[in-house]
Formats: sequence, C-alpha cells, structure tokens
Amino acid sequence: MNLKQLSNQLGLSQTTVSRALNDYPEVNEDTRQRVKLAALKHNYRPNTRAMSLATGKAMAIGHIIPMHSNIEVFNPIFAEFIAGASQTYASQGYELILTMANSEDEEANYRSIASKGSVDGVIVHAPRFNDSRIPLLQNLGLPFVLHGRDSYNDSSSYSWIDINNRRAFYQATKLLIDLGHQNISLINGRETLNFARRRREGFCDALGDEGLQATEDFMYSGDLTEANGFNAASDALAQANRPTAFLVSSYVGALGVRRAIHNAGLKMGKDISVIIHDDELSFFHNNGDTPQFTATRSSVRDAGARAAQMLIDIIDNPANGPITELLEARLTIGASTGPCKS
Amino acid sequence: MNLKQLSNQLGLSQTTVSRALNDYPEVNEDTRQRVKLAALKHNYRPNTRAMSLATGKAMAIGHIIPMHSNIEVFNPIFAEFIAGASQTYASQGYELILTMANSEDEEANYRSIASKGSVDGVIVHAPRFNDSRIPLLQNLGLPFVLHGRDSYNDSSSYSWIDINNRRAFYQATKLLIDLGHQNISLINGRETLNFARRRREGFCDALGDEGLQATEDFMYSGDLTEANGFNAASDALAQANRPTAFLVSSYVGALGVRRAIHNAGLKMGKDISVIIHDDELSFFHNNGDTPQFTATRSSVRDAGARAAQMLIDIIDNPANGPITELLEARLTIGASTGPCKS
DNA sequence: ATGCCCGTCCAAAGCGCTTTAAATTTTTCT
DNA sequence: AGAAAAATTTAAAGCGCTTTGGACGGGCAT
Repeated sequence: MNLKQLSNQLGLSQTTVSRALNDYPEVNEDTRQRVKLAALKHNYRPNTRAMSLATGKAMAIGHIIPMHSNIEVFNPIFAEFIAGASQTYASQGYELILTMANSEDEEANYRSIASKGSVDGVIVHAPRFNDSRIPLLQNLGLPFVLHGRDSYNDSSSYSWIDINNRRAFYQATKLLIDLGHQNISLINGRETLNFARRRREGFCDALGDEGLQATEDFMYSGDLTEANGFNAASDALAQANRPTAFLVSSYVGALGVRRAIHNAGLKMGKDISVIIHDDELSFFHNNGDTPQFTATRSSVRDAGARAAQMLIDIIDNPANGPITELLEARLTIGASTGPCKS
Repeated sequence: MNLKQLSNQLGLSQTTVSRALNDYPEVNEDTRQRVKLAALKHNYRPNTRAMSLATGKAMAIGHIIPMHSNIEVFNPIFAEFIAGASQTYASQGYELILTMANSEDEEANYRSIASKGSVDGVIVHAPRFNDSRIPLLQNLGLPFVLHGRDSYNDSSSYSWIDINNRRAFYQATKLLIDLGHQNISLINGRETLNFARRRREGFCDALGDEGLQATEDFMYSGDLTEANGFNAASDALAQANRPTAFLVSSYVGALGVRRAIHNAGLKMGKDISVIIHDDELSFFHNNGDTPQFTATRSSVRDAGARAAQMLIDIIDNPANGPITELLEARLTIGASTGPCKS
C-alpha cells in the first residue's frame, strides 16, 4: 500500500493524506482521524526512500567503526555505545547505518558516505591523535559527533562527548599511591588513540605529583584484548622488581591481568592491587554484589545515547555551534585493591 | 554534485551518464571512460535514496537485535556476527541497518520495517522456540535468514544458518564422561532460545547414552553474563555432591565460572574440568598459545559473513527455495579439562 | 542509391513522497 | 444577503535517479 492507493481508498488527495499523517495544521480534525485510522488498518507506512528524497533528509545516522584490517578486533565498547545510540534513534525515527572501515580506505569511505546522501550525519569512533577525519568531515560539511576528543585538533571547533580520562586515571593512580603502591604498571589501550594518551598523562602526572616516576618498562599499550592483558601482566610479574599494582584500561584486558595474577600464584586485592576503567559493559554487570574490581566507571551506553541526541540536535539546528560534553567517571572501590605489602 | 549537473558538465544526457556509470553495454567505450573520469574528479556518487526509489531496491539489510526491555544485555555475539555480515555487505554495496527491538513491540517493529521499504531483507537473531517471527515474515513476504533454527517451525520452510549445537554438546559431554566425570553441571543460555535447548539435548543424550542422568539441580539457564556464570558455578560448588565438571555455553559465562572455581580454592583443569562453547569473539582470541578452555569452537563472525551472503542470494533470486547451512563446531582441547579425580 | 541494421545517444516517464501555489468550501462579519 | 476572511482541499512540480521507447547517423548489403 502506497500513498496513492491509500488516498484513492479514502477519496482524498495525496496532499491531504500526507498532511494528515504528518500532523500538519491545515487539515480538518475529522479528516485526520479518518486518515490515520485507514493508515493503521492498511498497515500503511510512508516509503522512507521516497520520503527522504522529497525532504532531502535521510533520517539516518552513520556509525563508522574503524578496523585495522589485519587484527580485526571488534571492540565490545563500540557495540555497547551503539546499543545506547540506537535507543535514541528509535525514539526519534532515525535509522542507524553501520559501516566497518578499514584504515586504508578510510578517507574514501567517508567521502563516499558523505556524497551518497544516505545519512544526515555520522558518529566518529575511536579518534586518533591528529585525526584526519575531523578536517575531512568539516570540509565535506557532514555533521558529526566524536566519541572522544582529539588532543591535537582544536577541540572547540567540533562536537564531541568524552569522559575525563585524564582525571579518572589521575585519581585512580592517586588512590594506589595512597595505598602505598609506588611501583605501578599501566596496561593501556593503543596510545595512537587519544583516550589512551590522556589516561597515560593522568597516570604519569599523579606519579609525578607525588615525586614518583613511571617505569617505562611497565607501561604497556595495545589492543584491549584478554590475551594482551594477560601477556602484559605476565611480563611485568616476571620481572625482579615487579609492580605491586596494575592500572588497566578496560574490563576485558583486566580479565587477562587477573588470570596472570592467579597464574603467578598471587591473590588479586591482597598481593597485587588492580584498578581498571570500567565502561559498564552489560554482560559484565554484576548486580548488587561488591564489584570485583576497583574501577573508574562510566557507562559507555549512556554516552552513546547522549551522543546520538547531540548529533540529532546538530542536524536540526545547523546554525548552532559545536556541542561538547565531558563526563566524569566515578571511582568505586571494589575487591581488587588493598594496601601495598612490600 | 548530482546526475543532472554532471551530465551538463559533460554535455551528455542523464541517461547516457547513468548507463556509463552502471556499465550498460549501449554506450561508447570512450564516452564511458570520459564519464567515469569526470565522476571521479567531481567525487560524484549516485544518491542512494533516489537510486533505490527508482529501482525499487533498498540495497540495505536490516539486523534486528532482540532486547528484553528490563535486562538489556547487549550480547557481544550479536556484535561479532554483525561484524562478519558487514564485511559481506561492504563488498556488495549493501548497507546495514541496525535496530534494537524490545520484545513487547517486536511484531509491530517487523511490520513497520517491512512496509517502510528501507530494507530488502532482514537477519533474524536469537530465534526462540516456536518463534512467531518466522510465520510473520513469511506472511509479510520479506526475505530473511535466521541465525539459528527453530525446532518448532518446519526448518525446511525458511532459510537459516546454524551450528550443530546438539552434536557439539554431545561430543563435549562425551569427552567429559570419557575423562571419568559423572557429575556434570550444565550452565546454559536462556532455554527459551533454540540454541540452548539443543545444547541441553546434546548434553542429556550423551549422559543418557552412557547410562547416566543429568542432575536437575546442576542445570542452569540464563543470560550468558559473567555474573550469571559465577553465580551458577558458585551455587553448584557449594553443594555437598558438587559436580566435577562444567559445561558452559559461552566464553563470557565461563569467565564467571573460572572465577567461582578460583574462589572455591580449586584449580580449573585439575580439580574441576570445564568445557565451553567458544564463538571465537575477537577480543578473547589468544594467538597461538594453548587455549585456556577446552571448547567446541565455531566462528560466529564467519557465520555472519555467510548469513549475509545467503540473504543477498535469496534477494537476488527470490524464485529459489530456502537455503540452509549447518556448521560443525570443532572440539579443541585446552587447559581446562583433565581426568576426574574423585 | 535504397533500405536495413547496429551502435550510440536522448527525451520523457515514473519511482513514492513532500510542498508550493491555487482552488474550493465554509465561516464570519457587516 | 453579500463580501471578505479563514479553513480545507487539491493539482502539479520536484527530489535524483533508472529505464522505456525512439531518434539519429554511419556502415553494410542489395
């Protein structure tokens, strides 16, 4: 059933039917009811393609997940962020178009998306330091919101939502120091990404403020897989001057760290302290119990929902300037930290 | 830049330019080159909405993720499956439209999607026993592929891709029995879902074939979160006649099981054996090392890529009957199993 | 030359919707 | 009652593409 058929059914013009359904004021209330009823009865819904061709709005948002072609880790954090965003889209009639972009043809990918007209805007995931996608999208005139910031590009020139990574890791480090730990290992994400850089800064600054210094050997950086967490922690624990605490950038990585600690015959929270950053992935929620990990917490799903709303606002009001939002993580004590014993 | 502008530039008709770009034969080869060059130079790409309105094909596939509104676990398996599917779509010019559907308004959601014309087909995730979505989609005439089968509906009447869950769990159980385990606990997914039912069948049948019987108390079913795995295993291990082995339906759940085992002061692989089903989530890959878990393995990402291709084939050849594909999981020995010691 | 075919190109219709400009009906005011 | 204003409806254009049906001219056989 399309608009033409429906309006024939009703003995009305397409114009009137269209207006009735879209709640335009210039249509009689009785007519509107009649139209809406008929639409419901015939299960009519306007064809989105025709609609967006006519209005010039795609009513769709693109999410472009960066993938480095060989490694191909699909970070669950993307998934959770998207789950949040999709809630927002659903409530506002937007569709979510998902694309994976290999880093090689990334620029081509963005150009293609911009010119094909299938989205009204995009969410940019995992910004790298000096990320070329920012000027690119600005040039293309495609509205976008960054999940994260770029420390290189002027962060007031574009819209972003981020957590205060620096402060979170500063506080976490401070807590470990207060507990007596002086030899702390940082197991971080890939430091080509801004979030990881900022976390490292927070970590190093906190140490510096207490007159300590980070041991280069105990700072690890890489994809936040379980295996990488395990390998990093195992490596650190095998050293003579091994660290007494770990600061880990993700829950998944921390699972590997926990395994390494057990493997070394140590107890997490007693022999070795661990603080993690917890994005509150839904399949790791443990309801109510004291959390296993002391963590800086921030729901990435909420961030996704918020980012989506921001982007929609930007699309609706292109005249307004950039929107930015900085979220603070909550430092929550769990079972993985304790006083330094050595 | 749109088609009109481009063809004006070139001094050609829209018809010719369109045909040149779409590799129709009735256009001079020189002209075609000239057109393609100009398109490249001006970064022209046909507007997808206009294209799909003209052709009647959306060139998009919908993925509808079921969410039970209160719990809202975003299963990483969906994410990984989608990552696989998106590779296929990218190579064939399809877009991937992602939707989360609360179970309440699920039917309305599918109806809406079918009538809006924004997708050419859908992938149905996580089929339940006697899943109403199958007859619904058949009635709506919307092409679809199930990820999984429905044991209730006639599984030759629709297209699906599934792993042989029954056999995988039969073999895994058999292995545990061969190792001397008689008291085995099954920590399963939600048994309203077909995959979990089949796994349970395989488990029970293997026990039955060896003259054993499953202990009802030690069969758990629920969302496959870390916490649920932990709770189930903790519960089992607290019993007097506690099991000597666990069969766990997912990697994430197994992480909780492992934690419970450690918590009880036991060693996995020595005191307690564990076999899991491993969907080969990318962030749990450990490259090369002997796997932590003995597991039945099957890449859900590959399944996603394959499912996408199946659906595209179905869309292209609506006349052909349903396509089905049954994948076998590989039973791989890891460090989590050993002979029964009691 | 004539007619025919083939290769190449184009004008115009149509996909299903929104929206402008105008027509028609109803209400209001004098 | 008649004119003006307001309310309601409609015809038609247009969004950017594909595709049908035809036009045009050169090469070939007759």
